[in-house]
Amino acid sequence: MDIENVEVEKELRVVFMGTPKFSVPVLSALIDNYNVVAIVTQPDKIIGRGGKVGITPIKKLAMDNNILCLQPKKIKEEYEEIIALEPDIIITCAYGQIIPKELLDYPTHGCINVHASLLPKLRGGAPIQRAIMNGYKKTGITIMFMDVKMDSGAIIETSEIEIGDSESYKSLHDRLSKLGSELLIKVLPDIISGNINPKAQDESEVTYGFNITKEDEKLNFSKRKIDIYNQIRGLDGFSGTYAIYEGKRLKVWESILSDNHFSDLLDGEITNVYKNGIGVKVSDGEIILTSVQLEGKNRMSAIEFANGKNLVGKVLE
RNA sequence: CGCGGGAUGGAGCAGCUUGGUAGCUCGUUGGGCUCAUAACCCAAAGGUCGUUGGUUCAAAUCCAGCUCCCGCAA
Repeated sequence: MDIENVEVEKELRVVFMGTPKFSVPVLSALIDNYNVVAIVTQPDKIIGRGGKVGITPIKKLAMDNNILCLQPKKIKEEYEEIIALEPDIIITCAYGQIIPKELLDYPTHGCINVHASLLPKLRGGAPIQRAIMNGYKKTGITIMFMDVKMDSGAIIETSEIEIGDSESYKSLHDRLSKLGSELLIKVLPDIISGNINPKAQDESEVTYGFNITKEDEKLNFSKRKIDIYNQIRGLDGFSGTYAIYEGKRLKVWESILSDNHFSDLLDGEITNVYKNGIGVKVSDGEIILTSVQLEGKNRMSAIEFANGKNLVGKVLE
């Protein structure tokens, strides 16, 4: 790109919309390269114990850079302020609300979204977790135009990434977050100059990756070990998974697969305390829990948890 | 003032109700056994019991304040 183009991009009025940690590298890259006039993020809400108010990671970054923060409760009804900022382009990344058509239509260069999956696969709020939980071998980033339906707009650019066999949410999240910011910065000049060829999504290929619910966090030891394993690593670094131990919630953060088989035990029964963790019988064999956390306690290795307890034969629900 | 659990050698815990000798499972160190071992046996080191004050002849234990950690809910 030549000097003139750089100047044009510096003048462009960019509004960024995002909320969680995932979108922080994206905003950070935008601040470094463009004129971000405001950010839009979810309202502050009560978070943590004792009713303290928390601010979103995006708001924190914006305040550190003295950028205007808007936090509409319902953007569907409160978008006028954003239009008043006269944005030339709006970039969103994990904002958390559906943007109304009136706002989508305003910016000259459109509304661009950074999504953490290879659309049309895994539309929705938890594509990273769902990719691992579904046992996918690859996922990626999609840069796309936004449409009124969630994650349904035309695709501008994608970038694939391999998912490691034992990779957890935390690791994949960080890699995708970085990839998303890089890909966006790479394609933005073309978007602004109109040098792109967006392709509509194939509706017959659509799948969804909806937000994680309580039910998604609960372990079910009558499932196959590979599904349980994927569930655990898919939520490690996010909400975590849990089982019930003696009436208390036992979070399970990490596990490894085992080749052992047991025919005479109940699903969820503890088979053994090994050097690397606690063995639990599942429908098609055994899974070894390696990192757990009991209600009210810190996260600890399964070995530490087993210390002083006679766990073999106890059943996890 | 959202609900609740917790702080005891390096780690994880018991002991507290009914005050009076610091306990368990590990780890560490040394020794033994063994072809060998992350297994087994023996021994040792290591703790102002979160902090401040109160009650008491005596407090890990009872009472009050403070600090920090965590689960749930949102």
